[in-house]
Amino acid sequence: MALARKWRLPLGYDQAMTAGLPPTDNGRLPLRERKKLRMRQALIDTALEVFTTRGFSGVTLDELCDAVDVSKRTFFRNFASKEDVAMAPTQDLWRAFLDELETREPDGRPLAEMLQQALFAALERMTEEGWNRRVLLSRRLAEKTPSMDAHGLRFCHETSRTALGTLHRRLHFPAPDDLRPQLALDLLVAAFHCALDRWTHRPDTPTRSDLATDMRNAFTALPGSLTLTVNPQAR
Amino acid sequence: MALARKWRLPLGYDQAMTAGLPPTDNGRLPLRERKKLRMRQALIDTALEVFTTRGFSGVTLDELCDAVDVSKRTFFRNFASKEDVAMAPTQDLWRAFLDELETREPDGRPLAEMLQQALFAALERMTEEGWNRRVLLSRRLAEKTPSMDAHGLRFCHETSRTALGTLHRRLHFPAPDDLRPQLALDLLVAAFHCALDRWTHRPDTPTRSDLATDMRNAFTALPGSLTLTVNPQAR
DNA sequence: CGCGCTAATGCCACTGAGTGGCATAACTGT
DNA sequence: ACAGTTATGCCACTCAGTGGCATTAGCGCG
Repeated sequence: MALARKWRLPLGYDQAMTAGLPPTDNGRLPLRERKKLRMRQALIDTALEVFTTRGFSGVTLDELCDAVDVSKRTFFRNFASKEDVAMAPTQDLWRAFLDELETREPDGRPLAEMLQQALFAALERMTEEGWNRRVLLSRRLAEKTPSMDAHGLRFCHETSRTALGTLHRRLHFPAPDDLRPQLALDLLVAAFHCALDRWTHRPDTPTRSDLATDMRNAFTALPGSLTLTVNPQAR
Repeated sequence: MALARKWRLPLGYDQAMTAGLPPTDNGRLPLRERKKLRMRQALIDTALEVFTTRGFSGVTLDELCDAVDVSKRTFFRNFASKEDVAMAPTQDLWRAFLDELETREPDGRPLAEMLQQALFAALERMTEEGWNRRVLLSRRLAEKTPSMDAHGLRFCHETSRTALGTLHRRLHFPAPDDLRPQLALDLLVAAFHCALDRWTHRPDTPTRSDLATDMRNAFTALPGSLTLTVNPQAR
């Protein structure tokens, strides 16, 4: 068998990839599950690596699958699309965010602030070795790859809709058709993307706390974006 | 030849589809151009019709092309993808918006307001017969079709980046890396999508001025989305 | 320790989107 | 009417994504 080199791949795959979902000690998961996680992580890491060097469209799925010794059929049981595998790191963050929303209690402060803190908390959870590196590769890739960007945007949009459902379920707003909660979520997403953009263009390999900084900056810039004026004679 | 029924299709195709781009009197365009526009419009209309009745994935491109008597090769010279043809109506609006941005002068009022007015002006330009019906079909379709939604989101994102470039070129902001202009654009897009959502779910066939109303509502809800608070004992 | 049970995997064939190349037809201006 | 340009049609091809079915591998139980 080719089992010898099957798992000899860039990073360590024994850590969790479940991000912040069930905070289970996956070291004690059934063997079958751990294998699945290893394979999933292997696919993600090799995808990021090979897409980065040869371009997203420069690599066929067959090639990727060959590199990880997985059948294409199995690939599609783990990822929805070719784009999906390369967007996994960011998706982990948003899943953690949704999870945070489930447990947080309102404290009388603005909803927008609560959402921002949930996102910070989600970021804190991304403790896997090399998570920031993966996100970085993923984002830099997405910038050059329209279809990846599109899938990423849709995922965020979908997530914000799910989050909206959670908000309505947990804290009952007086008016069920109030636009503001939805807008608050969209603003959060917009600011986050802004921050992510900046972070992605930092030199070298920025850290997770760099991202937190960029997020803080974007969040504080948010109110000013509605009031910013340009004086007519500026031209 | 099948030329007899070639253009016998749902709507009138002699009107412009150039939305708000060059405000040319396309009644006096060269014959070749008018034919192209007719074909383009025929593809859009039949696509919307047939996607609506049989579902986006229930229709192959070959079928669509057959219905309009166009080769698949030609289809792809006019549209970037299968999704693209069904998203054309909304794209016209954003192109008109970009065009508005090119000519508008700052008047000392907030940038966000200026952007909103540019979008209103763009909406005013969408005077084609049945534009609202097309947007409606397009949006209702996008709701059920993830890939369409994704392409739509990406197009908006791309447009807002282009707009950002225009802003920086025409009105020189003091700080070139100020996040606020970018955020202002993203908020505009978010509010617009919010409005479009509401509009799409109105009963019957809402009008263009209904959309303007929904947009106004979304824009005015924008500031409140940052300050909205939930009281802790609301649960 | 071995033996079914279940669920994931691999394999194969197939659909359909999207592309490149090249010959042909259709409009253009003179 | 004629030459020049430009879009179109056709053909063959790649590759993402899917369904069905046989095979394998981890799991639990005696």
